[in-house]
Amino acid sequence: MKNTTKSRILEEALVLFAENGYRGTNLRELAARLGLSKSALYKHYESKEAIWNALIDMLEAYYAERFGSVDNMPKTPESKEELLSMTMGMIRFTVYDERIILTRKLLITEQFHDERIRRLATKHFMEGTKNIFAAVFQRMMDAGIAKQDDPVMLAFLYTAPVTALVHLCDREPSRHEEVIEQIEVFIKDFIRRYL
Amino acid sequence: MKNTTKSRILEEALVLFAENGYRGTNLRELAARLGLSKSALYKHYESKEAIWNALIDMLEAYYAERFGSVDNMPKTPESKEELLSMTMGMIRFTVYDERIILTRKLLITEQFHDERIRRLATKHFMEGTKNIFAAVFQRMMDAGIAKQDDPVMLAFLYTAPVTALVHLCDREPSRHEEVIEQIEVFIKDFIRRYL
DNA sequence: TTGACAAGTGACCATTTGGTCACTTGCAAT
DNA sequence: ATTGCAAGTGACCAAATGGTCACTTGTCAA
Repeated sequence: MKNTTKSRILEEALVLFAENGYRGTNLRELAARLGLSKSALYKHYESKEAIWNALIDMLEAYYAERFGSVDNMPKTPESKEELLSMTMGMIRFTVYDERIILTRKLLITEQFHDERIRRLATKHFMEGTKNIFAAVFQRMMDAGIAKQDDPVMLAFLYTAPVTALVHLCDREPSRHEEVIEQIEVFIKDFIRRYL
Repeated sequence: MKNTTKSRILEEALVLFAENGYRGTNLRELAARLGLSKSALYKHYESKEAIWNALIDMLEAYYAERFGSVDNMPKTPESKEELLSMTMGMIRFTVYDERIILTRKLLITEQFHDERIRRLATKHFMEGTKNIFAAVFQRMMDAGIAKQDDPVMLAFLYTAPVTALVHLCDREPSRHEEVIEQIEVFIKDFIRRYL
């Protein structure tokens, strides 16, 4: 991102809002972390709520880019092994990248307090990922790499357990490795059963 | 529950903590909802944190009873149809009961702010439910109702998608019926594929 | 009847927090 | 050099909030 004060505020706001929630975040600490005085924040955003809304704008843009267009879908795996390695690559990234972890925490903890967050959560944790993999499986079936089946149901059977384990990673960071192992076991099992 | 003031406080605290979070809850509103003055609360609990801790004690007791002992497991279904109807019964209850909805919301939104809540969340959303159904499937296999398979993996494949859909219900109450329909479709699909 | 005590009240306090404002500072354009 | 302005500061304000305390009330045992 641009290194302007305005965007630095959003980056730091993500950290605080994700860790302490909207109500648990106070502008003095946010300012202090940026080496600013609280009143400086008001030169860039007119209120705490405005910071919050701008942050959600940013997250919405990110998710639109990630889930919105067919172009940004993962390339179709050309074998079952490639589906495994591709998915594991995505998972490892998503589970270790600090910014993405914080984003998920924000979606989780604020989903009942903000309408736009609620929509993002559904898109990210359910429909979005499911649709992506429905398309992937459809292509794999067309290419004869996977058995014929209902691609949407298959995508759901694939993404729901993985998402559950990613949540587990967020909740219990100390079990990261063990859980990633579980994800790999699950995917191999899935491939054996369905593809 | 006993209708003492002390337990009424906890019941109302569950509502407020679940809807507004720990930090977003204030004792004046809690007291007002109970028709009490704020200082009366302090006759029963020594601080806001004490109310919080007592509430978690209550939830822990509830989950220990529900997931803790083999006795409280659902009775083993005697046919595949009975597995479907039993599960749907559980789901319908869990998805419509206001108190349970609030409890899930609390687990979800406060899981990163409190260690005991974090543990409860893992137990409730992952290990607990999984273990219950692992036992159910094991018994069904022993009874020859289900094909031989790894009961733990099967339980995971069963509970993770259902749990994801229950979360969706919590997030989008207006889609309740549609989502419950999805759960039923999923379970029928699951039974056809595995059992 | 009285004394003791749990339960409840309302006024009060200190702290936290979002927000405002008059003022300074550094830099870029003329 | 001067002017204009975005960026930043620190003091201040009002509201909200957790917590305390002296006082009242209703009930039950002796």
